[in-house]
Amino acid sequence: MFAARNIYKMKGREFKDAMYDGLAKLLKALANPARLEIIEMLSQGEKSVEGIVQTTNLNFANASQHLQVLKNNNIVKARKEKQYVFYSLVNNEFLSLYQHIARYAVSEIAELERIMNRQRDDNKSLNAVGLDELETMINNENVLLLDVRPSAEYEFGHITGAVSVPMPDLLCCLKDFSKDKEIVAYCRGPFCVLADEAVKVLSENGYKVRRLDEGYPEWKMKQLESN
Amino acid sequence: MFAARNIYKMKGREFKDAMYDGLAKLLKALANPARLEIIEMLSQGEKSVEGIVQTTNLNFANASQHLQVLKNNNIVKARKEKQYVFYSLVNNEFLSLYQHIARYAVSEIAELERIMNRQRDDNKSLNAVGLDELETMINNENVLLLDVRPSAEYEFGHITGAVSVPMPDLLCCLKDFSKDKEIVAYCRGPFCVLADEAVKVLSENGYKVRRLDEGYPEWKMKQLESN
DNA sequence: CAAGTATTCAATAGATATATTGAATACTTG
DNA sequence: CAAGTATTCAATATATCTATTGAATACTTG
Repeated sequence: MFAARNIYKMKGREFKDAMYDGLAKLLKALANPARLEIIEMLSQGEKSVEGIVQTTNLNFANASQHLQVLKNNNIVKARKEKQYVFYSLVNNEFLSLYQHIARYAVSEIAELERIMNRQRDDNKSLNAVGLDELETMINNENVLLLDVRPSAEYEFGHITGAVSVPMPDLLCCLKDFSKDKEIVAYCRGPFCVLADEAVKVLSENGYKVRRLDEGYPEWKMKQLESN
Repeated sequence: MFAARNIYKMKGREFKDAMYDGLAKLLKALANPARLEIIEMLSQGEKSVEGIVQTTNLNFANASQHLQVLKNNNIVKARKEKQYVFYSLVNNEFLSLYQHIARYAVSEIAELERIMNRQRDDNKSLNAVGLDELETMINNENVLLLDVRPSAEYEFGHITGAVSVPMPDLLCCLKDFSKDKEIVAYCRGPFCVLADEAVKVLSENGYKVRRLDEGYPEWKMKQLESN
């Protein structure tokens, strides 16, 4: 047991064991698909347990348990307001680490690369826009930037200049966007399919549209780092 | 099962599940203390299974099994020469990710921070030198830099200007180092205790000595990034 | 090709992680 | 304070992970 190593003086082997045990404990907390999805959701802004349940496949008890694991490993923090408990990521250092892991996995694990390419292909969003390219397009003022996440997430933070058009709205009542400007749709991140769906619908309706490779959290961290 | 999702077209939920499963699979491969120690050893340069066994607590069968797990997850690669199998990390992108994880854990997990401080305190090496500070000291030419790892690791790569004094040598026959220059000892990284032991011995013998906060792999990555 | 060495395989028991279920708690509002 | 709602707890069966053991394989060298 980890805490049992808390004795006065440690020999070298005990020190190493304690450090590697602690590191492994953190990684174990991350090494679960449901918890990874929760992390991605919380990187959009704080959410109640119900908020997590609505945007994932999890039921209440299950979501709550996974959130406890994340909390016990200092990955998320909880805030109580009225009868609700709002969870959020502890800090941006963690978000930066999570994004590094995701970026590595997508670019270095062939299996994941292949799955991602097929997803993008099926949704006509293979030709995704990178964050750097987006910046250039914004500076040239020839882009209409759509945030297709739920409006609550948009309100927690969004890319400067983006317009909020949640997917249900986009599907029910296709607005008349200008066909002059190129449209770029973005959502929660590379694993989020909302932007893929938006690209599919819009391109089938004759718009010139691409998705952003990444999502709002990646844009946010990039802004922070360039300061 | 991960591979079973390999069907022609995926709905959004299936895509997300496949991506998070794949990400979790990678993290599970990392989430084990023995494998983390192996990774740290391999970040010093390639090693045979026997090399791993000698520098860890593992027996052959166990080390071999963990190495298979790492290989199946594209974390290490194997090269066969004569009767030996030499393992090494796949690439520097992975090493960079590993170091990010370790750095995060040490600075953001209170428990690990505490254990590390006690270790450094016990070995009189609390006042460690950072990589930036070391660079300044080297430029001012007022430092004797000791690499206290086994000489094989020194030969795979070492900090420019460092002298190889493996721990056994240092312990058996304390050389007459100049007492004018400050000594800085370094080893495999922040979880390695060799430099701590070196600091302890040397400072008890009247030398002005500190350890490097990090190790050779961290120095190497920093060099790569500044290009 | 026989002997020796390095590594891997296969089987297994014990430990740990996970989803599910139903109940308990805590808080708010009328 | 009663009723309703959000969240957590506790128990459990199943699945997965891990260390250990003894044997098998693969390669080299004499």
